[in-house]
Amino acid sequence: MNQPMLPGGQASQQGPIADDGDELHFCSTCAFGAVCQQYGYDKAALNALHCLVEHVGPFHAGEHAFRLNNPFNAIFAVRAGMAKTYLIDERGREQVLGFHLPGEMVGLDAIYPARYPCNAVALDTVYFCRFSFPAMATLAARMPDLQVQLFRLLSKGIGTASLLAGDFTAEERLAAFLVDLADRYAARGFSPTRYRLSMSRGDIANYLRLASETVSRVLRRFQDGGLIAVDGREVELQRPAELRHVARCILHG
Amino acid sequence: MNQPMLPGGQASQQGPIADDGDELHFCSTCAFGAVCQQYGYDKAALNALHCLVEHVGPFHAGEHAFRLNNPFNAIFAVRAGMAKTYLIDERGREQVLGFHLPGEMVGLDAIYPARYPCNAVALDTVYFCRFSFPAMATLAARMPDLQVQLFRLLSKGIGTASLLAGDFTAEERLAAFLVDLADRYAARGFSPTRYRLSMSRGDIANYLRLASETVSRVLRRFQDGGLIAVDGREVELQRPAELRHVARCILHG
DNA sequence: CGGCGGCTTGAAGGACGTCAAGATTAGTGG
DNA sequence: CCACTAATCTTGACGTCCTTCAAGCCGCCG
Repeated sequence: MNQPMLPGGQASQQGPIADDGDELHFCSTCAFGAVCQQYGYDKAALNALHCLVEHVGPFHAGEHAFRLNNPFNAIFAVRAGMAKTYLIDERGREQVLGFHLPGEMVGLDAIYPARYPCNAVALDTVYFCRFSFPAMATLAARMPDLQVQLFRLLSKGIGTASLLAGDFTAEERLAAFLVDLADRYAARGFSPTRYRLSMSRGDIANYLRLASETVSRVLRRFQDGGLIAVDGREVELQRPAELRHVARCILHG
Repeated sequence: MNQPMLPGGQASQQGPIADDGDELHFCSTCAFGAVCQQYGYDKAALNALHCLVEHVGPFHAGEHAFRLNNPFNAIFAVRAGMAKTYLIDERGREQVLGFHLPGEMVGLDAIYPARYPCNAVALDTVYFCRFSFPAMATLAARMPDLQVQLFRLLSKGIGTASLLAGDFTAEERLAAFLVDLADRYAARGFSPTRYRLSMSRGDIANYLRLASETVSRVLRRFQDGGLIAVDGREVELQRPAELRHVARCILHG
């Protein structure tokens, strides 16, 4: 599973890259791939779906895919790189809402208000698939399985707040964060024990509602305990089972 | 807006009651009412929709509408009373996920896993509308507006974790909690300044991830400050604007 | 009336945040 | 390739908010 380092310090920043789709196939990591592969839609249906999809990017670190209150018309799937969604509160302080890996959707929460309820920024070099939502909804009315897939995607998004929800200790939060990332990478076929944290400690801390100092301290404690190995932003889970045990009440109960 | 107390101590526990629908109308507070009223579906469509709906209840305080891992086949709308969703974590400790008022939907997060991801219990006497989801999805394929409404409902559920998400003080959390309840009651046509907390202090504390002692103390501080008046579980927001100001960074920034 | 659960109030302890300083890395231009 | 600067990260000391523990109070129901 250990992906060989890409040549050049720059390129290694890119992280895992999902394979691209073509005229007849979605990217293998894509949330919508299953709709076609599983139910055997014919070429016409495939083409109809592909007409909705537009590859956009690259977005370089710091560039935005969309911003708060931009009118909503498309949902995005991360094709490569890592994106961050966030808000700025009344006091001008950033609030990190989530990190988005290859194969994951962004913008589902924009459907109801018809505006993006947050900002989406690239943390490294990011490519998206852009799905026109109006077109997709129209198509869903004719493709029951696509509709089901959309319902599932949306429903899945509802339950996903657990990392922040509880009154958990810093260790539990960080353990859960690391294991959650590992699981999400694993689900997309990447190494579940070794990956790059594209976001800063500050972003992690902000997301977990901790101080960045606390993140540093806990990472050190984990490293001293032999649970993980940290080298800058590279992480290796050395005893994933124990880490998962620390996080068990978040991950969930 | 002050609803006269219903006769008898028991009945007053009931709280606001949404008006019932009939053959041709949904309950006025129902999330799906707008689909029909707004777009003028014909009688056949209305009948089709009404076939999906089943009135269930009463559930008395402590009775469950569904439990964790029950197979999913319906979403619920609260018709009257208040319901609570919760989980029991590894350590056997309860985790309150939310409180559900008349007109609000429960169970949307069960679509993806096809099982209810939590328990739903009545806090007082609760009546539900039960919508068969498979039938509803089928119908949605033929009724674009219903599909849109479902997408919106689901999307709306995604963003709704803010009360717990931030690193807020106990005062901010409780202020936000009170104002949020007021807004939700107001949206359904009930008094926005006077309502009953059907849940215990312990439930509130658990939901906000505080100790119940802290909830007591903050409520007292609010009362001493003249922001609210508390009498047991009855609450009156006396200076809603100031309360909203305390909660401004949650409600949202 | 008496018991029990929920609620309130007080005192002490702990986990995390804040403040501050130093170490490491990344980025830039010579 | 190296030097310089800025940003990020780490580590320590101290303060604070909330929890925990404990006791007393109130309302409800038998």
